[in-house]
Amino acid sequence: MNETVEEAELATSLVALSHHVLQLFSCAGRAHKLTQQQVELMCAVIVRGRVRMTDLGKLMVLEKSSLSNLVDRLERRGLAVRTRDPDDRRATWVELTSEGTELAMRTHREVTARLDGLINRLPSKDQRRLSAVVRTLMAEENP
Amino acid sequence: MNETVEEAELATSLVALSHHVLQLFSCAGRAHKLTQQQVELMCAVIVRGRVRMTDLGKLMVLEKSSLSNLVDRLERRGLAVRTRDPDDRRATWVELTSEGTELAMRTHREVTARLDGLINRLPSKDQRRLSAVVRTLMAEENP
DNA sequence: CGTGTATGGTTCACATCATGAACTAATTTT
DNA sequence: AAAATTAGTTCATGATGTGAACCATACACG
Repeated sequence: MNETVEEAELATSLVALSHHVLQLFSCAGRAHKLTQQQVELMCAVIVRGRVRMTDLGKLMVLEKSSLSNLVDRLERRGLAVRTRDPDDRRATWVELTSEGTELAMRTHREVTARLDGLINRLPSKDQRRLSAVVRTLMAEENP
Repeated sequence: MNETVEEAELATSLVALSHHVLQLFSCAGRAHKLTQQQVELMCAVIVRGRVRMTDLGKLMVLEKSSLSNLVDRLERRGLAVRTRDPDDRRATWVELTSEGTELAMRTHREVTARLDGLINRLPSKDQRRLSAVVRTLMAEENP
């Protein structure tokens, strides 16, 4: 069961596209001395308001210790804060400070703008198709 | 010029897909104690035979110092070697040792297999369409 | 020819990132 | 009440990414 040339080509360009997409986060952060991970975390938080550490870890596919350090660094820079959950006192929520929110909105806007710029190279029929296709590809991953 | 809901959804799932795709490299490497970057580098080299540092840097979007360190670590593990170019004595080529080649083939096979597995969730008509679409999206990036 | 400039890499210092192991504290199970 | 699970932190370690300073080779051109 060998891979066809078409599969190989598609695979290669999918990898290239993936890099390109994720690089948008680094680029958006560079001007503010934020790393890709920091931008991704802040974007993930801002669209949700506040997020539990565990959920954020699953979302970003990070060990809890990695995430803890990541949040540490953002907290040290005054961009995020931790809050204890009164109902489950083991749990902590991550949210953004006002400065963090400001920055997150800016970078989030920049990323989505570039992403939309990319998407809009396609005629809208292809956009809808791509949308369905990507959903199919990701269907079994996030239950 | 606001983004539509459809654009936002597509953007989000594109990011998720990108993560998923690149995670394949980490996964393929884990069993051999190779990191994502190491697997990517080795895959990039093996499909080309040998690569100049500068080209590899452009390919992986890395500063030359980052790349130099990355190659250092692979060389230390006996997986890659540097060769001076006799025609341009400033230039160095990176290639894989036999052990490196062995490992690279294995991980490359694993990544492409999973990628193909992903791709084959789509009917072949959609595969061809996706192929064209991804090429369109990446058209202006690599001249 | 020689002098300047561009190119290709390395080295270094520094901050970030990722992980596993060991640990604490709170919650749930039994 | 004891045991097991869950949520996070801390720590040590190695990998990653960057810019600056640096060296050597190649090239341009007066």
